[in-house]
Amino acid sequence: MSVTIREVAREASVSVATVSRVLNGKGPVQAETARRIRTAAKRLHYVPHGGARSLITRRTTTLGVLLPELHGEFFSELIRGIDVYARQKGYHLLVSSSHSDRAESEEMVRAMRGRVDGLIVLSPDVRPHALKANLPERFPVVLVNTAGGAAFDSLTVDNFGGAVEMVRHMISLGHGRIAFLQGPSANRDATERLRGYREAMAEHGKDGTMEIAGNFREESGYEACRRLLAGKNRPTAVFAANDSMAIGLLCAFQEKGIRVPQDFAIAGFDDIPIARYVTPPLTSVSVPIAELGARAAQVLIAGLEADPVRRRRRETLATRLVVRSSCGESGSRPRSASGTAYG
Amino acid sequence: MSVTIREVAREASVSVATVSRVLNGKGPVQAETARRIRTAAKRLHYVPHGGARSLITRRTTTLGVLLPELHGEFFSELIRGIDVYARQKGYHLLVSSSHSDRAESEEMVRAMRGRVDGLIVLSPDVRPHALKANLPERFPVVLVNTAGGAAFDSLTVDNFGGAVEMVRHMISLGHGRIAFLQGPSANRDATERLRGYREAMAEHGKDGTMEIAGNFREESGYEACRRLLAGKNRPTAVFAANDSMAIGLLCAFQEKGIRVPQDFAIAGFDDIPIARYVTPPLTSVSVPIAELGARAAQVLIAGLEADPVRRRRRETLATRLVVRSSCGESGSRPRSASGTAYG
DNA sequence: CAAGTTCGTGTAAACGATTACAGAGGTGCG
DNA sequence: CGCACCTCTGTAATCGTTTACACGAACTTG
Repeated sequence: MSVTIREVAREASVSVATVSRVLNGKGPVQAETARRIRTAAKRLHYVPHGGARSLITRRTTTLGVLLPELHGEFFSELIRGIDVYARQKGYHLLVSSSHSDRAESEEMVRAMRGRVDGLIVLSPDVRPHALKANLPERFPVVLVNTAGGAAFDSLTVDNFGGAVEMVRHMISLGHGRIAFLQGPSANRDATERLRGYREAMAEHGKDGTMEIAGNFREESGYEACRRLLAGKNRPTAVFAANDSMAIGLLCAFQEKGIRVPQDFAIAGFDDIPIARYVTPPLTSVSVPIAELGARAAQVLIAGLEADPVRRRRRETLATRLVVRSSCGESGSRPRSASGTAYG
Repeated sequence: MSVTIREVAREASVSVATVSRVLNGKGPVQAETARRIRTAAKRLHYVPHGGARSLITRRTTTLGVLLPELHGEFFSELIRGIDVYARQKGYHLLVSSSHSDRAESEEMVRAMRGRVDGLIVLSPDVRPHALKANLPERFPVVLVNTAGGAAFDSLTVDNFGGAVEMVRHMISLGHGRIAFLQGPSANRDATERLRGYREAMAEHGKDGTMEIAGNFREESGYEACRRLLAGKNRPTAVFAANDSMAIGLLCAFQEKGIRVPQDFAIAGFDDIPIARYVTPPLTSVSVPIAELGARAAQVLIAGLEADPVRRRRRETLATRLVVRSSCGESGSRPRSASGTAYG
């Protein structure tokens, strides 16, 4: 069936050991012999059997990536960041996505181990405790945006800080009553952004916060419109936990003839590419997603190749406030500018 | 280090053969023995070594997915579709994305083989010829949205048909001079949509087509505005090869005070989630991306497990015209409706 | 009760690579 | 010349599974 190292050896009239040495660049081999082996391998389209190799080397050169049900930009950017770095270092990616419950996620952890050298885990469903139980001693894991305990390396985006900064920005523009449109309560990004909102509001003595349920989808932003306009002490601004919801809301406002930002200011979170192309351009918080992925891969691979008993790393990546015109103040700015970044 | 089948066998006081039989559900084993083995395996957190297993069974239960540089919705939806189906069938996914040139893609084909049982390939860079040369005889491959020749199974979205349908729709609304905003010329989806546009225009005797270069990004839609408004025989409508560009263009129009659809009609392609939440809601062509992925996985797995010399499959998945208000006619429709679908 | 069948289990041979070890041949040096 | 020491290559053990085959025990059947 598939061509093995033995056939290459026969073709080049040498032993399998020599073929292996040439192909892995180890040990001294005569130039002429090496050349003969290489052409034989090429002619036969030889590719080493990954399984056989990993059996003896005890390495798979593969990273596992465990993701929850994710949509759109975030998912693709993250994988892209991971993939680019991993490939550059010669690693493959075994991806498992769309997990919606704990049992499924924990099952995948088991299924993946024995096929990968390390794991990048995003699923908020996976309990660190269960991870430890299902993995061999000192199996390298990097937790991303996941509450992790001290057992593993972990990477986080500064959702809290970004939210604080955004609220401060809105307050500085004169908004007093700022509502918050929440993400899913099980999502850590969402809860951290909420925490930041509360913190910044409290810090300015605004304790009358208004929090509306949402689920990160456009439609829940659209539906939040009704509740925002109800009641007598109507807010003047709303901070959505992500851009998708902000855009859904923007749409609802536009239908009702409510002008943004004059009648109502809107801010989002994530700075998805489309944020600058809605009308008005959306003020948001930029999250370095691809960088997050690349960094995760980097930390994991470093952990793989280095001293296994080193200290656990815990990093937070900064977000960046991107001011456009949906919150007012900079509405006349030309579109071609990507917004002003501070922080 | 890692716990092997031998240790499980010792723990349960049986031979490795019996452990293997129990864990794979093959061969007759006494109920009591099986129970003892299962608890031993659980207690030791035993997981079989994938490499060793694939060495003897000659299967990896892993599918390779080769993707070009993709962004946003398309990427995540596709992977989701593939992953859900594959996992359900017990397969893992080895993903390699973000390939921008031919050499890189073809290198990955080589790197993947020997680690996967079959390949799903989207990269337009990979020449079927090179695929054949780099893969073993009768290696299962499914080409998705890729010009493939008869050598492999292939799946396509009916980009051509969708574009034809959209242009007909626009013409039926009374638009005469319809411009087309192109995607990248190397992208097959883009060229098929262009071909559909030309076909439908010709079929109505409109040979004065107007084609503007673009690259699928929002920004190129934004920039197309200038060229659309220049010249004296200005079009009354524009069909963008994807939604992102349509939205960029919409934004540019809004800034210039051009009303959509009254002054200028816009249509897109893809029906990304946000399309219904821009103002006005975007008329588009819905593409069943997740279904495309799932179907690709299905065809590949079928090919893996079935008679290896069966006929090559070639399928086209239908698109669906989604009428909203950016082309006029149905502007007063309530937002909650997702648009009218025909086709 | 002998012979065949079935059941439950163990023994050992694969699978395809890497690599420790050994050996052959050549070279340098005392 | 003899010994040590390179350089190059081959032999064979090894990794952790699966599975063909063998074997004993228990059971069926004529």
